[in-house]
Amino acid sequence: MQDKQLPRYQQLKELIINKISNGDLKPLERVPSENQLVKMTGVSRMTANRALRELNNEGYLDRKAGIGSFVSDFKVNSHLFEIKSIADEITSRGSAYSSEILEQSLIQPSNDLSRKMQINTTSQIFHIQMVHFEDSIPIQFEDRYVKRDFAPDFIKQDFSEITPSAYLSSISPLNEAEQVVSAITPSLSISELLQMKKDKPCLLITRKTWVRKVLVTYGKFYHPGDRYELLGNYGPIMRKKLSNK
Amino acid sequence: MQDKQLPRYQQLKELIINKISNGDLKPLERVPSENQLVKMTGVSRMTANRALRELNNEGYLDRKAGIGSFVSDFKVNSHLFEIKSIADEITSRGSAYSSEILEQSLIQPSNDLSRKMQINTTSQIFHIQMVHFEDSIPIQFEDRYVKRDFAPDFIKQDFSEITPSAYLSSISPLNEAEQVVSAITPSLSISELLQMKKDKPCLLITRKTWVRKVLVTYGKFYHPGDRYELLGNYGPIMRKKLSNK
DNA sequence: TGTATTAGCCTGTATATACAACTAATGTAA
DNA sequence: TTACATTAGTTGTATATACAGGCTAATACA
Repeated sequence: MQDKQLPRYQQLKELIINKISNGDLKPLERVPSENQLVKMTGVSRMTANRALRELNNEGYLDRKAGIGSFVSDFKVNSHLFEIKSIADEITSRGSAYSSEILEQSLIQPSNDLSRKMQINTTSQIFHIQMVHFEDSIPIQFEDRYVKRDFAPDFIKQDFSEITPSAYLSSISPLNEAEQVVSAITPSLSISELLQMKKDKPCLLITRKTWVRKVLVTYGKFYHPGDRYELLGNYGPIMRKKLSNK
Repeated sequence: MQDKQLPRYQQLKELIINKISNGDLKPLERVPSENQLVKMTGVSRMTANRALRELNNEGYLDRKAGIGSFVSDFKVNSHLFEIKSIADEITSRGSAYSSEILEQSLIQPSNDLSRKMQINTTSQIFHIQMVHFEDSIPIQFEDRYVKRDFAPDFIKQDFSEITPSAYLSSISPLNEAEQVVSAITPSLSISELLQMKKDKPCLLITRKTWVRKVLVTYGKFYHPGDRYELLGNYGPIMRKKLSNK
C-alpha cells in the first residue's frame, strides 16, 4: 500500500504500537530493551533508541533508566487512547458502566453526510446511536457514522460488550483525530435521552478520526453540561511514576 | 535554578524557543541549519539534528529536506501557542479585534483561590477581568489570576494593547497547561457582558498554566456557545506545506 | 549473618561518520 | 533559447562507539 518502505525506526514503532493495540502487549507490561531490539531486528542501538524514545514522547511507553521500558497505563493519559474509552473512563472512576443501543444500521449517506465524510453517496455507511451510563445515569449520547469499508463487521458487533470506539481501535490504531467542542442547547429528544433538566446546556464534541490519512468515522457526542467536563493537558506529558518499592 | 545543567540538545531547543517567543525569530523566518548550529555552538550534527527534529515534532518548526528549517506559522496550529492568542485568532480570521477592561487589581487571595493556585494566603495575586470582541461582538470574557512573583509588572500593562496571555508568554515561554472544558448556563452578569440571549449556554474553559512546574496563572474563559467552538487536533500534526511556487 | 562492593543491564546523551533524497542554482551542450 | 547535467546545501536516516548515571542482583568480605 505504501509507496516506499518506511524507515526502520518507524517500522519498529508501528510494530510496537500494533502489539499494544491488539493486546499482545498490555499496560504496564515490559517492552524489549534497546539491546534486545538490536539482537532481534538487527538495527543499531541508536535507531532502537529513537523508536522507543519517540514512543515515550508520544505517551505510548514509560521508560526509566536502569529499569526498562513499559507500556503506559492509559487510564490517566490523553492522546488518542483517551478517545477510545468512555467505558474505561467510567470504570476507572470506580463507577458502573452500562449502555443502551438505540440504533444500529447500514445506510446510504445523505448528500450532507457524504460531504462530511469525504465519500460519494454510493458508499455505504454504518450508523449507530447509543447512550452511555455511569451508575445508571446517562453521561453520553453517541451518534456515530463509520465507513463500511473500514469495518465491514461493525454491524455484527454487540456494542453492549465493547464500545464502538474500542472496537474501531482494535481493528487498526487510529492515528489522527480532529474534534470540535461546543456548548449547545440540546434538542428535546437528546435532552430526554440524557435525562437533563429543561434549558440545561450540552457539551457537544464532534469528532473525525483518520487512519493513514483516510477518514473512517465521524461522530457527535453529547454530554450533559452539569455531569461531564473535558480535561486536556498540554506540554510535557505528566506521566505516572513507575512504582519503585 | 536548575539542579543540573540541561542536555545540550535541550539547551539548543530552549534557545530557539526563546528566540521565537520573544520575537527574535518570526513565523516563516529561517532558522539556522544543522551545520550552522554545529559551527555556532560546537555540538555535533546529530545533536543539532535532534534539537531541530524535536522542535519540528512539537510544532515549533517546519522543516523540509533540501530547503531548510523555518519557524511555524502558528495561525493554524494548536499547542501552547494557540493558547496565547485570542487576539491573533480573531485577526487571522480577518476580523477586527478589540477589548474592554473591567478590572485590573492586586489582591490577597481568598482561601479557595489560594488553594487553587497552590500558594498561601499571604502571597499577592493580580486579578484581571476583561471582554474580548470580534468585530465589536463579545466573544470571550476573561477572568484571570496571575502570581505577582511571576509577573511583577503585570499590573502596569495596557491590556488593550497586548492580551494578558501574550504578555505572560513574552515573559517566559509557558511550558505546561491544563484546561477543563465544560458547558454551563452563565450567570446573569456574564450573560449580559457577552450580550447573550437568555438561557443560551456558555462554553467555559478553566485553564492553569505552569512555567517549570510552578503554576503561574489560573483563569476562567467564558465563550458564548453559539459564537465560539474549540478545535483540537490529535495525532500527527497537520502542518502547512511550505509554498514551493 | 550482615554489609559493602561489584558486575551487569538499563536508559540518556554525545560524537563521528556515512549515505540517500530533495532542492535550487549554476554550468553546459544541443 | 532550451534542455540537461552538475554541484552545493539542506534534511532524513542509519550505524558504530563511547561514557554517564540509575537500578538490581550477585558476590565478596568482615
